[in-house]
Amino acid sequence: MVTVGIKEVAQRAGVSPGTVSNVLNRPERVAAATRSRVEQAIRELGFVRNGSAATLRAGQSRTVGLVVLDVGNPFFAEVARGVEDVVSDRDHAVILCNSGESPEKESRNLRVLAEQRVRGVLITPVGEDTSRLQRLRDRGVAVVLVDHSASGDLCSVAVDDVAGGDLATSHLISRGAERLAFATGPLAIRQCADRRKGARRALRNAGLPVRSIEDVVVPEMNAHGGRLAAEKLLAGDLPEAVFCANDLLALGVLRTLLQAGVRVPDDVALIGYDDIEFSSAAAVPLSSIRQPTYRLGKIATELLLDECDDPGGHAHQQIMFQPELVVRESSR
Amino acid sequence: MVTVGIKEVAQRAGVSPGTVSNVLNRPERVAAATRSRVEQAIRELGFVRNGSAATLRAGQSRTVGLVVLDVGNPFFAEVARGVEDVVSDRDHAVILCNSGESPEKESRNLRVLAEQRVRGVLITPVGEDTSRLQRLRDRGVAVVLVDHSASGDLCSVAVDDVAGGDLATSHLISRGAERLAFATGPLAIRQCADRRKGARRALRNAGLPVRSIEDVVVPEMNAHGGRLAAEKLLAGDLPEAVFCANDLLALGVLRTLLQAGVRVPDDVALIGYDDIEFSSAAAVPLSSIRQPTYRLGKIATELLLDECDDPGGHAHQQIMFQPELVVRESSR
DNA sequence: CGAGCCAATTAAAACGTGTCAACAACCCCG
DNA sequence: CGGGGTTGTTGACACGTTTTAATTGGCTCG
Repeated sequence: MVTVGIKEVAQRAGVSPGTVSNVLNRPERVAAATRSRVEQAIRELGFVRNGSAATLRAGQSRTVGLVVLDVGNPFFAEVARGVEDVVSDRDHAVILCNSGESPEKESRNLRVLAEQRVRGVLITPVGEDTSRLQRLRDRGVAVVLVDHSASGDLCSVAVDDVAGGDLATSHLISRGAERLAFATGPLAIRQCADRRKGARRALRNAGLPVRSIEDVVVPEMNAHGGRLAAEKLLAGDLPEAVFCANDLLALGVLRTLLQAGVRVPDDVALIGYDDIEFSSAAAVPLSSIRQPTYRLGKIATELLLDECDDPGGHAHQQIMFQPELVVRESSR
Repeated sequence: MVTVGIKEVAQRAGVSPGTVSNVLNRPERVAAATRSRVEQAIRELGFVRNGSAATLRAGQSRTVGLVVLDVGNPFFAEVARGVEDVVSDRDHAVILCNSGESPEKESRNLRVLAEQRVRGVLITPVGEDTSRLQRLRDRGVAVVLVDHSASGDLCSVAVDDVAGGDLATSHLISRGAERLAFATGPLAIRQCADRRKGARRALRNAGLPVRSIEDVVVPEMNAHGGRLAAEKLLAGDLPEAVFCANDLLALGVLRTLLQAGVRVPDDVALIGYDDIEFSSAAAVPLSSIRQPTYRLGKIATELLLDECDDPGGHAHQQIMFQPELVVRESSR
């Protein structure tokens, strides 16, 4: 491994290392002739700037961290795409971390990111405890919450999950449903708790008792979790409508119900959440709550980089999008 | 931004910086009493090791790069999950890059990764040209190809796409189809070209002329591309069966055909590729070619880290998995 | 009691870049 | 021809860690 550094380049081009550095970072300050001489030397030697040295010197790197609950979930994959697009435009890189909904993994990830001296962190936090994030921020790392609203001292980009839960449930009620189920992941996950809250608000507004909706909690928010939830439902009296905390769950539920001979939406109406690409192509096209997923990632990243570029003049913003009801066959 | 370094910790614990470093990296070399004193100082000051400095000193970081064609594709999301799991076990981090099938973006990404002094790079290359990768490797960065086979001087983990194309097409032929279509992304993408090659092999083996299959090339390998492909098909004589180069295409095709009133599989049989989770939940459950996606990411990463840990004794391996036919409603 | 050894600790020298004050060369204009 | 301004270049230091060889002090054994 031959390590060609700025010095070798300088020597070859017959200039000082400082000039090479200038060519790299402020090309306008160096005369055209010298510049092209240096550039040629760079090409000939195959020189690549050592990012760690630059980071060490500068105190921060050209990377941002992205911590999501599950890359396998198309929702987060889409967020990641938004992040990656912006970051790559600005010549930065993304360090992707999966917390898998575990606070320990989240902590570990944050430590690694802090060690890497990332400029900022985009995170969908696992729990409600933002103290670790505060400490990060105090250490000079910008933090933007994604799909989770913050309380004034942090930036956040989120979608109103209570409104979404209300939207979904009101829709089911307007269709005549009076006995509902809410299939969800652990209620410790804020998204789940909020959507549930919205569902209950919808019930109250419709004059229905809160016990009209039954919570079906499963450990994982994916298709397998959906299967489990459906099995629980099938073991009792089937509700008239099921609201699922995300589309992955809903697809699992749908499939299991169909296999058991239940007709959707005639026997049971179904609605999911996130409106991932595949929901519209499902066996019974799935109603869902649409979120501006790609924009979530994009805007969060812009906020983050703006905060990085001007830490003083930056005012924390809490952006809240409104979700949108998409009605398809599964609840028509 | 207060930067608390190893020196402050040393001062507070009443030891030298070297000892603090030892506590961090070889705890067994330092006496229990001093160690705990240092550890306490670390906790009290909230010290986090500066990774860039460590990287600068060591010459390489504790990160690996992952360059994929599209994070939005569940196939790659699943690969990423496999990578992330292994890497995080070994206390490393992943830098995720999207090449979006563009050689320019790929180059840019590789430059960033080289600057970051990643230990290794996992990449699904856009084109066939591996010279850039060779240069990377010569510079001391381990390289493992993912979903792309290498030719001896590089590690690779791939799935036999020719066999997969053959499998899919033979299946359609065995069902009685004699006029086929192959919906695909740009044939410059190796996966597409190989699957096409497999399809043609199947035709030959069945004694059918090569012109029995019509290529329908679209620019993007996602649901939108699938819609385009289906529209092209609908504009002419419908084939008896369509083989799609991936499931996203197939889902787009399926949806568009159904909307146009075409019955699947009665009018047109359909098979996809990748067997992503959603294929089984589609309007008409999709036949597909299954690949060991998660294992692809996992094994590639293990190979990569092994190469990093023992660059001398490492023999390059080309691992090739065999794909598997999954028959569902869409081609039954 | 001293030589020799071991364990624990330290001081100092890298790693490769960015920055900044200082300097050189040149030009313009009085 | 000289003073002052401008443009381009330089040299040296700092960033925070790891590592190596050197040092200290305590202990054993002859």
